[in-house]
Parts: sequence; structure tokens; C-alpha cells
Amino acid sequence: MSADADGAGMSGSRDGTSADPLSADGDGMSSDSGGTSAAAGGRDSAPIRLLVADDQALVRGALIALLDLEPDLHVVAEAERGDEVLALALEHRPDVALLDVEMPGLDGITVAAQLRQALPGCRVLIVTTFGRPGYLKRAMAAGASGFVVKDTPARQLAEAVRRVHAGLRVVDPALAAESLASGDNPLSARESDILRAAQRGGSVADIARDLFLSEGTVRNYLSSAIGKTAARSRAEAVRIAEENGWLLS
Amino acid sequence: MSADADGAGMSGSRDGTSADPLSADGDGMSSDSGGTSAAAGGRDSAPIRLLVADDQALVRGALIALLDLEPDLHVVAEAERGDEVLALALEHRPDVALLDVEMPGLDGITVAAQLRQALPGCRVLIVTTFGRPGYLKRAMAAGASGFVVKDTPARQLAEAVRRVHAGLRVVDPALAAESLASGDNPLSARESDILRAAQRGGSVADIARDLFLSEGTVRNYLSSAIGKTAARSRAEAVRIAEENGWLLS
DNA sequence: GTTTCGGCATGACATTTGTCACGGCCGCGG
DNA sequence: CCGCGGCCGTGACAAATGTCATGCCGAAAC
Repeated sequence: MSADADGAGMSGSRDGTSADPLSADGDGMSSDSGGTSAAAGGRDSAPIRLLVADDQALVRGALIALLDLEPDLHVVAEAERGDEVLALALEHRPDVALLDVEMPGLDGITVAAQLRQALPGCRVLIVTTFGRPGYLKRAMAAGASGFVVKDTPARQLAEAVRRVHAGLRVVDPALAAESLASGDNPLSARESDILRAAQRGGSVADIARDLFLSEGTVRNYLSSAIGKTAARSRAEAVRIAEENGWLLS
Repeated sequence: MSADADGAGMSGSRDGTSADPLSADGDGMSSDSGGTSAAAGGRDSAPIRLLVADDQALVRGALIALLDLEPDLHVVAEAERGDEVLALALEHRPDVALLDVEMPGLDGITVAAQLRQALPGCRVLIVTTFGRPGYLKRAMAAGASGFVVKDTPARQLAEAVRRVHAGLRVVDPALAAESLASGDNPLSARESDILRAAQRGGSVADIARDLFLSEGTVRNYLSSAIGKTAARSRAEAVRIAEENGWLLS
């Protein structure tokens, strides 16, 4: 059922969200009468200061262009690696940080945790390509205020930023449901390590060498991971763990 | 790793660096598109009409925002599926089409071939996440005029569009070199089929069932694909073929 | 304190996978 | 025409993989 549910889930998520806006708590946002910026939480006050982190320069620049079109938003810093974000945030003091999950250096979720600790006033909005259930769970645990996938209509990004800045949470409801449906990560830390090492396709001997383990131990962990993921081969276990977002750091 | 090469590459390409191997077709068509809209360099003429196709709505919207900032560019159509592009292009007659490679429906390279046939005046610029050597090769064979990865600085996208519209070719030189270094796709059509079927991690029996083949045949094709990719296991062969862009359609 | 659980390891075993040699069928180019 | 290469299949064999039972250790939970 898992494969079936995955496929249907993603398509459904797209179709569903095309009609209904992102909202986790309460009010349906219908106050979309373009012009006036005062409507969304922000007073007539200074614009919301943003930091944008994404490793793909083109996407990052495009996101900045999109956000800077809004009169009440202003991008004050951009990062292309996860490990740059903290320093930049300390320097520029953004109100909201938009973080991609997949970045070199540090993944966005780890960065979110850093930011929450160093700059409690800075809210975090995760913007990611993949709606892996495990990502959402870990992002929320790390203190993120919002989580949107890059499938969501561009119009809603600015609104998501405003809601996050206003202290609300922003989560794609379809994704939240899927995240609840799929249980917690069943893998132990070591099992995840082995699966991560198995990702690039090496043999048991290769994995054992990489991790300084006995080959028998590697086989045991693989077997146990295959069992826990309900897979029938190592490759399938890797795929399932990937799709659920269980292989982060 | 290729980040700085990318940046330098685009600039270099602009200067007309040493031989650009991919423009060897020698079509000196500098007068062709000039016929309709006078000089390419002139900014006083009508804006360049663009079509943008990318399955991720947020990225698509952001790219449109970025491009519409340029006074001489105007986005007239957007598509989120490959199989929507042709109809939209016939309706809106863009001068340049920006196509992502990974899209539902049809991949961007196939769409490029469609467009070249149906609308010879419409240039194609491929904009993709992955700089797979095989993608570049096939894109050029399909008649694309340019190929940029999403790592390139945002500033250079508009310039790439203008160059493509002027009848020039735009290719990241580093990527072109890599593309030449890695030889042509060594896999036969059937071997690619088998590797594609092996991607999601099924057993030999699963693959055989999916493709209506004998298990022995599947093992033979796998073995041959493993040999040709210089891999040491099925999983590694899949990874290598993926990274080289040998598993499209 | 005892139980439980995760990490690590060994050894034995059945199954799967990868390789090789062989055969047949087709279409294409020398 | 005839060879070559791609496609499909069989059979046999060695190596890798997946499973299971069993053991030891330390830490956390009861």
C-alpha cells in the first residue's frame, strides 16, 4: 500500500493545493485584495527583513526577485551554503529566514535549529523541493514556523512569509496529513548510517570498509533495515528510506 | 566544485572563448532572426516574448518575476507540464522557450524537438537542475540553442535569453567539456529499459514481470549494462547511468 | 538488580545475483 | 551473400546477499 499511497498522495497534494491555500491554523486567507500591504499583520511599519538560502543560484535569485516585488518584504541577505547562514543572520538580523533543505555544508533543518537558538526572534520558513514526511516532522521539531514545497503557487509564498512573521504556522495540509499517516522513523542511527552508505551502490565489503565495521555486522544492519522498511531488497530499502526523509545527517 | 567554473564559464562563453565545440554545425544564421526585429542589440524594439516551463510552481513563478524585471523581456506563457508546452507555444508564439528537463508529461528535451519542428522561429533554452552530460548532448541534438544549469548566477539568465534570441548558442563551457569527456551513451535501448526498471529497486523477477521478459534475459542485460558502465553491481550501474543522463525516455 | 534495547560480531545457510557459454532470430551494411 | 550487432532465451556456476541463531558489552528503563 505504501507505493500506491505515495503516488496518489503526491498527485492529490498538487491537485488539492491548487484550490486551497496553505493554512495550518484557523483563518482562511481571503483578504487578497492586492494593493494595500497593511492587511497582513504588518503595520505600516518597516518592511519584513528576509534571508534567503538556496544552493541553486538561479532559483535563489529568482526567489529574491519575486519577494522583493512585495512592498512590505525586503531581502537583506542571501546564502548558498547551509554553513553560511548563521553568520549572515547574526550580521543582518532578518525577521524571517527562508531555508532550503538540500544544501551543501549543512542541511536546512540543522540550520533552523541553529537559528532558533542564536536568534530566537528570527522565524524560519523551510522551502523545499521534496515533501518528504520526515523532513516536515524534523523541521517542526527543530523549531521551524513553516514548511512549503516548491510546488506551491508563487503567489502564496509572500503570504506564507507574512503569516510566519506574524507568529502563525504555515504547513501544507495535505503534506501534514501524509506526515501523520507515515509513522516515525523506525531506523536506529546506525541503520540509517548503513543505508546512507549503501546509497551510492557499493557492496557489503565497501560499506564495511567505509564504516570500519565487520561485513557480518553490515549485513545484519541491512537485514534489519530491510525488515523495518518492509522492503524486499537493499535497494528498495534505500529508496523507501529516502522517500520518507529518513536519511538526513 | 563547478560553481566558480560556471560563473567564469558563462562570462567566457560571452567573450567567445576558445573553440565552442558544440556550435560546430556552422550555421551562420546571424541574419535570420534579425529579419523580423532589426538588430539584436537594439533595446528599442519590441520585447522578446518568452515561454517558461517548469513543474515547480514556485520556481516557475520566481523565474517569471526575475525575467519580467528586464524591460526587453516579456513572459507571455507558462507551462507546468511538458505536454502543455506545444499548444501554448502555438497559441502565444514566443520567441524563446525556457524548458526544464525534468517535467511530468514530456521531458524538456522531447519538447524541444517538438518545438523546433512546429515553430522553427522559436529558440529553445534548456534550464535544468542537473548538468548531466547526456542531457546536454541530447538537447543539442534536439535543436536547443542553449543549455544552462540552475547553478548559474541569476544575472546571467536574461543575458542568455538575449543571446539565444540573437541566434547564438549558450553553453556552459565546463559542462561542454565534461560532456565531451564522457563518451556517448554506450547502452542499447533495451539495456536502458532494464536499468530504468531496476531504478526503484525491484528484484530480477520483478523486472522480468514488468517487461515481459525471461529472468535469464534480464540478468543478461543487467550484466551487460554493468559491464558497459564499468560498474560492479546493479545499483552502481543505475547510479552511473543516472548521473550521465542515459536514462531519459 | 534485572530486563531490555542498541551496537557489534561470528558462523551457517538458502536465495539472489552476476558471469559465461551457448543457441536462435532478425535487420543492416560491406 | 554473409557477417555483425542487437534482441531474446537457456543452463550452469561462483560470488554476493539476506536471514537466522547466538554471543558479548554498555546504557537506559523497570
